[in-house]
Amino acid sequence: MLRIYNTLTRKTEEFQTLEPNQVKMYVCGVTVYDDAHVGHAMSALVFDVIRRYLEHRGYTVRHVMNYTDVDDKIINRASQLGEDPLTLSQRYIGEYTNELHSLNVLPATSYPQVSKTMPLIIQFIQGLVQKEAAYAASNGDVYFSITGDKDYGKLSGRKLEEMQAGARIEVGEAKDHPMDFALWKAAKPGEISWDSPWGKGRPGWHIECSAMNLAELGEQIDIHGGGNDLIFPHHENEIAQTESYTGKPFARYWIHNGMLQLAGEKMSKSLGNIVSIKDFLSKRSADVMRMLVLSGSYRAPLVFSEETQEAAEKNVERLKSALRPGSPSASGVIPETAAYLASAVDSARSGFTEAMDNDFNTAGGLAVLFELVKAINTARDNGARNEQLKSAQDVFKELTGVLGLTLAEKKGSSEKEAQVNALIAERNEARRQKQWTRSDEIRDQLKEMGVTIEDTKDGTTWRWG
RNA sequence: GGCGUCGUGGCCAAGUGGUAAGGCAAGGGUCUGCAAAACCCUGAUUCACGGGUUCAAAUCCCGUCGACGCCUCCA
Repeated sequence: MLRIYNTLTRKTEEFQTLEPNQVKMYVCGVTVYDDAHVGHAMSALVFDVIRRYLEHRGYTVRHVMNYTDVDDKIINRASQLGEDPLTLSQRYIGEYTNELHSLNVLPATSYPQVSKTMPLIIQFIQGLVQKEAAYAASNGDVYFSITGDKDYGKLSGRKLEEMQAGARIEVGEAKDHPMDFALWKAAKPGEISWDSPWGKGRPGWHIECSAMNLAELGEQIDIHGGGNDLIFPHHENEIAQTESYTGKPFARYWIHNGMLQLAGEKMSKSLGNIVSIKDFLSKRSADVMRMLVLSGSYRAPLVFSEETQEAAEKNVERLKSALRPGSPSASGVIPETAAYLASAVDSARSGFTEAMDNDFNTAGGLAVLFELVKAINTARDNGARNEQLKSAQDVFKELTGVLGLTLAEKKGSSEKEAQVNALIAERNEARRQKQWTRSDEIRDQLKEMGVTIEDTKDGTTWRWG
């Protein structure tokens, strides 16, 4: 039985879908105006693992991830660069798409964009105005009226009277209540805009997700996700809009990932402490990024430091060790060892599911997999042949695959590989003649090339890294 | 100030009532010409601190201290 922590109820609840075996999941994507950073990667990876696990559990998942391609920051950036805002955002969408692919994130079912949802957004706002949940102000903006929404604040646990928003009203705004938020913003001169019943303008930030949700998944969905910095005001406002519009409960489960932290602080563009996905992937593998995320609870802050990255890299190497083949000269294992391995496989399978069923406890699932690594390696050390390892390795690959790990070996060019093989041949000749100094020289040379070698009784093996 | 999450060995981290998973790092050992890898062994009498409930608490309750997030754009 899968249980999920629901931000809305602050409880871990049994997961029940609206329709049998179908999951409708909407995850807030990014605002595309700059390079995405590893914090964005964390969020994408968290929901990728959730999606993979749901599919592993037999659900069909419709996974929608939106792009915010119309927004103040995009407009500012574009005007700085003298570029069309939608051209700019489209370029970053292309880059982010590639980065997600590099991170082995499964493609979503669809990727709606604000700029392509305009008629529905306007229709949505009109509906809210008709229901008197929203009002057009004198300045051409349209605001959502918070006071008419009796359960406003239920997601973030806030009460209207506790929110000190009075000081935040900017000059020029024409709100009835300080906490009212914009559904439609009147265009400033020269700004990109769309025609609407309230004049030229563009949508506010929150309405887009309500509208795209409705367009892609319907009035009610199973899972709505995003970073926990979106709980208020973004998701709170989404609930307010959608439920006012449809009159039905919106999302059954609200799932929020914790923030990635650099030196004890949240990584964010406004703080300027950014490590971009691009930078990360130029130094370390996608598996390492994923391992960092899998190592802890998705809801907790993620410590992103040299030390944790190094440990994650070692963890990935350790997992890979389970996939190494048995020795060609292996004699085979005794029945007791074979039975031990078989039971290790069984407990890995059940332990993995048990951990993951508990609110996607990936750290617990990983611990189970490390136990399986040990069992496989022990069997190999005790003389298991490839066919004796295979079924255990197959299960191991299946489960690491559910977490989205590739465990792929690094690759070099074929000419480099030829060079490496030549050096190893030379070294083995030196070793045969017990010329240890020469042989160690060659090993050092290979190390500098990024090659690690291992001498076994069946010969010398090597790998990049 | 308000709302929320959290504080577990050197580091990361699971466990949320039944007597502390796992990984990294460290030390010792097996193997090896030496390494590397793998394997074996060693480590929290204790879970921020102080009270309380219970036969039993890292886990529940109260208080204190501390960290982080949100309350303004944010994954």
